Amino acid sequence: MGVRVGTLSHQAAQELGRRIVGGKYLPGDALPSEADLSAELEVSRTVVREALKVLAAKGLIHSRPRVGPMVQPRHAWERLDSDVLAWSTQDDKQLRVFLSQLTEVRRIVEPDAARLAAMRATPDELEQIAATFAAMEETVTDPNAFMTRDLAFHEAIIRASHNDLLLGLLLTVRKGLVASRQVTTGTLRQDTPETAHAREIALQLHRAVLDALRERDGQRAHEAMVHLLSTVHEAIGFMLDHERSDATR
Amino acid sequence: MGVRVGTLSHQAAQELGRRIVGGKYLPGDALPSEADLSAELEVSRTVVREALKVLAAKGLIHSRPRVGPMVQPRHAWERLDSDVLAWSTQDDKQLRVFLSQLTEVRRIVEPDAARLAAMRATPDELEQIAATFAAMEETVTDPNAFMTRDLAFHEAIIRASHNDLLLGLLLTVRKGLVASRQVTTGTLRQDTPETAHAREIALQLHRAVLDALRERDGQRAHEAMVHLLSTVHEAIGFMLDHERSDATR
DNA sequence: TGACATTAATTGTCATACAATATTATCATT
DNA sequence: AATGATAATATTGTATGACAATTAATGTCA
Repeated sequence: MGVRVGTLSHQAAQELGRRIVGGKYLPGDALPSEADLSAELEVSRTVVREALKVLAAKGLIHSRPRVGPMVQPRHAWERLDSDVLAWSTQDDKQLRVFLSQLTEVRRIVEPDAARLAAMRATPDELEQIAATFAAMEETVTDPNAFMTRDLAFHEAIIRASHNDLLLGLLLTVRKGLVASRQVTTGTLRQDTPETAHAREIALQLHRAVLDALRERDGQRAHEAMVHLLSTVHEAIGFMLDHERSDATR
Repeated sequence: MGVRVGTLSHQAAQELGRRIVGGKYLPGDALPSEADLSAELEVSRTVVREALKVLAAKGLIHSRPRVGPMVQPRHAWERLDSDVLAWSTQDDKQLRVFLSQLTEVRRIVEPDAARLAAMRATPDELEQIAATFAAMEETVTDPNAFMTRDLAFHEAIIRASHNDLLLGLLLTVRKGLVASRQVTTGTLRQDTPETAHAREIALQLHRAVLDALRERDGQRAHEAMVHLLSTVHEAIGFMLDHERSDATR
């Protein structure tokens, strides 16, 4: 166990949040009372209450007098909250399922986002996108930096689609990702000749998207993005077992 | 002003949350100290702290000793949190922009979700979808009930797509919607011969989706859903001015 | 049996005190 | 005068104790 950091109420919220999302307390169950939790976690009731308030804010629990803190049904959870997302991808298997579903969503959303961006991007935003692409070109030798700027490129496009919901989806998912990364820290991928080559390819595909956007050609931007995502999907060598994620009812 | 309900800390969180999202405190600003808020809102510091904890949980603020509670930059906000979503759609204009963007997202996401559902739905889930369709048929005369079951139909399909991210997106957005509804209460639409007819049409279009799913024809399910959403989009007579939502930087 | 009052467990709120933390001001040193 | 250490100070973080408000469970009476 690593050294715990942050305030006590933060630690308590993390601990209890993980327990709930991890299934140690099931929906419909009552958590121990504030007094009992206070005893168990060896913190004051004040701290326990503030932790529970955080969990309630994320829809995980609801406290009522006399009955105590109850785990809410899953449909009440703020599933896209970055903490909930991170707690949902604690072990390796869950994380891989999440990543798999994430790429699926990206392949659904981003091509259309690119189409919208082609129609709606302001000159300023176009320049922004071009700038992030230039940044990618510069760091083609550094895998980590490249990944970061890759993400920035896609974010800039979604931003230019002028749809806050899409943007929100990206931002939350990204936050959940880095949060779960911090758990799985061990940098994931190492650089090989193949991955280096893959980045060169990726660069060309990104350029195609950028060019289409510049010419305000929505259809071509859409196609280029489809192409890009499919290629990246394969190129990364997504060795997921593609196991079915049993639906959460 | 309606009669305020719920616990004091809940009320305080709502009040402060609305202030922040509404722009009364800007990102980078410091809120009044806990002591000052306690005085202003006329509640104990305990209550203020628990309210602030809720806002911190949603990424709106961050408190540090000696400096106080600071409004976080917007990219740190949990924009898809149902409360944040509701606070973001307080006035009519914001709500209409949100609804417009929501239909846009639906038209992007749901056709592909239908395609996935055609491939992945379990027999049980197919039955579920059929059941919600039957429920729609029964309540074709009641606008409100129809709308509810319409939503259930789409939710069942997304569920059957076996992608938790898509499901999460739908669920959060729906929660935000009902939450903002409670503000804008005044049932939105009234029944006219036209809208009644529109429901008949909608029924047929839904049936087409269902049939395609039953035959596991992903392509047709996709097309049927596109058709459905476009028609609904027009039929509802979406009289939005289609005003540009200025990008939130 | 069923309506109604009582009890008891638990959360909700308040007040107070002090510890921990981080900013700001002060002061000594060069 | 610039710099770095040090102290003062404002604010949040935590603990404790008390009581009010809420509500599930229980018991009582018609």
